[in-house]
Amino acid sequence: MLPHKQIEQHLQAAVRAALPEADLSMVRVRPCPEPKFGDYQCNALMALAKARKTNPRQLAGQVAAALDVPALCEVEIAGAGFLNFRLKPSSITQTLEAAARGEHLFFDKAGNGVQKPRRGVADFSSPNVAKPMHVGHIRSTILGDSLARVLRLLGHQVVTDNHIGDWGTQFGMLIVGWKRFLNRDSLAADPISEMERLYKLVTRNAASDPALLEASRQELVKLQSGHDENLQIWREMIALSQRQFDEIYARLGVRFDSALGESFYNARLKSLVDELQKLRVARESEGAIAVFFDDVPQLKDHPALVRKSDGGFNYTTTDLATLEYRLKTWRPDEIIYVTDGRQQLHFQQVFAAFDKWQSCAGGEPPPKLVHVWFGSILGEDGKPFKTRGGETVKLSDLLDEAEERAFKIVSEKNPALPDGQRREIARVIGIGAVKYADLLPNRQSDYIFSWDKMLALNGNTAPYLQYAYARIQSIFRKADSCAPRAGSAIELSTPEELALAKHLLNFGLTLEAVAEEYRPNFLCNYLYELAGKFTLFYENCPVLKAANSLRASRLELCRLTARVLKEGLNALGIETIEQM
RNA sequence: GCGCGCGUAGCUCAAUUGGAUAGAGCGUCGGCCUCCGGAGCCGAAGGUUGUGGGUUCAACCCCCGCCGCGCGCACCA
Repeated sequence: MLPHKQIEQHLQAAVRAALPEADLSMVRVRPCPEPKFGDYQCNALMALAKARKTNPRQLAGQVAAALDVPALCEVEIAGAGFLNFRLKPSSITQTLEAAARGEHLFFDKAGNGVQKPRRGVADFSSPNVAKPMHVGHIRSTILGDSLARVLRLLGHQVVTDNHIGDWGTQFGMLIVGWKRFLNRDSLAADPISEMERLYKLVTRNAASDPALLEASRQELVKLQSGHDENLQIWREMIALSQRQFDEIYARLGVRFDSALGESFYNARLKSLVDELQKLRVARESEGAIAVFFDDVPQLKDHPALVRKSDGGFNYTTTDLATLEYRLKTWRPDEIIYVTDGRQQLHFQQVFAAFDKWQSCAGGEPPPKLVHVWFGSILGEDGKPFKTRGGETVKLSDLLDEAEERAFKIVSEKNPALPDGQRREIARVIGIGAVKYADLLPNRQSDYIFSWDKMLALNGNTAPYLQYAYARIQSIFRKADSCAPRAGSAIELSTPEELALAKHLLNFGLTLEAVAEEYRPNFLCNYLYELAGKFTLFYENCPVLKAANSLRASRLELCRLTARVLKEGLNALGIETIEQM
């Protein structure tokens, strides 16, 4: 078990001894903001003392006296009642040596120890059939993928489920366009652009041509009632779109365990609404069927429609059916939805409606439902990110440009490398830069998209982290001939080595924070600090020139840093390269 | 109008959710390669955290009032 967890356990035992009825969940050990205070701290005692109107420093003293951690760390009471812990060098080196032996990488996997693995479903990306994937999809895709990776790394089970937009009124327009205006050559060359052209063409013309609008509606009705030809066209559009999705996901390294379209749930919608009505969860209102939430203050004036007055169903209905399916199929403890912040009200309604439904139907307790929402990507002018022509930016173009820009930089910095290798480096750096730029800001804020910033090779960027990794690999290429065996004793002889070592210990703490708050930016910042501390070590502590045991120890520190960098970047969905 | 969110250095963003002296990068200014990759490092300047009050040992964070911006509010997803 990692030192901070051991401290936390002992601390909780000590608090229980002093205050038997205290809520121990708030008694947590966190890294110190200032190294001078120590390595870890606990500030819960001040809150506990306050609630009991006792003296915080006295309580701290009482707890400290009951605390049994002499082998691990030194304990100090400070300020208003902080408990500070300074790790003993031996507990640091022992932890590093265990990691070097491959016993752990500074985190605990659920299932191995006390924590039970969680079972989760992650809903993200959600592209639409017959439309190009654009920047609007990138944050959902990258955030969702990263969260799934972090949860899995921690030993949890995650089903990634892509809820594809393959059903809806747009197909009336698309089928009319397909039947009347399709250009087969264009379709063969670039199916998405051709379908997009058809859709735009019909939408534009239908505005002034009622007959065309009516034709679209009829094609839609025919599709929905199972008309053969329309079904066939629809399936072809899906297949063509799926090819595009697959290509983009392959470039991004994103994998889905399940990808069911909205159409999959279509057959269930009618009976679902009937059931809701029968259970009196939903009722008729202004010709539509709606779920009202008189008991939920925020939703008092916001009923969720589950059937439109024209008899059609909508997003909410499909989401409820989807929820039901996921519950039955995977029995998850939690389901996360990674979407735009503008859908907050929608998900509040879906979750509340589902709650009502389940409690009336008397099923098992529902899983934890989380809307992991994020802000918008803006252009340099602070307005929604668009191309110069005012179009939405296509994801494939964006990735192309990232790789192209990276290629220019790589060629500039390292012209001697063969072309193929420079391409591969540019791919890893370009894609990594886009992802990292997306994951670094607090997900709830809007952020401004900037090529120069994300591909910058200094600052808090993916290339900076990849560079730190590549430098370490370079050391190993040089050390190879006389490499020591893995598992050498660790000596922390300088402040830089000590700081690096201590930071390595906090990898797991960070991963857990990401999983708890659904915020990969914690991991970005952790890795950036790690790279910074490594660079400081690198500047001040010669590795290959150090003598014998010190050399072996420093090589081991390098190896551990590289492993954490690689594993951490991988959890963000970002690749590393040996040379750049 | 109601609701959600945001406002932090010239710019772009952090701040482990109420903790100790609010941190990075860019930009500006000044330094560092005979040395494991200079795609790097060190230093300096730069802040009344939009604003006015409140809560307490402690507030960027919580509460109330303003100002400004974004988004959402019944049949689009």
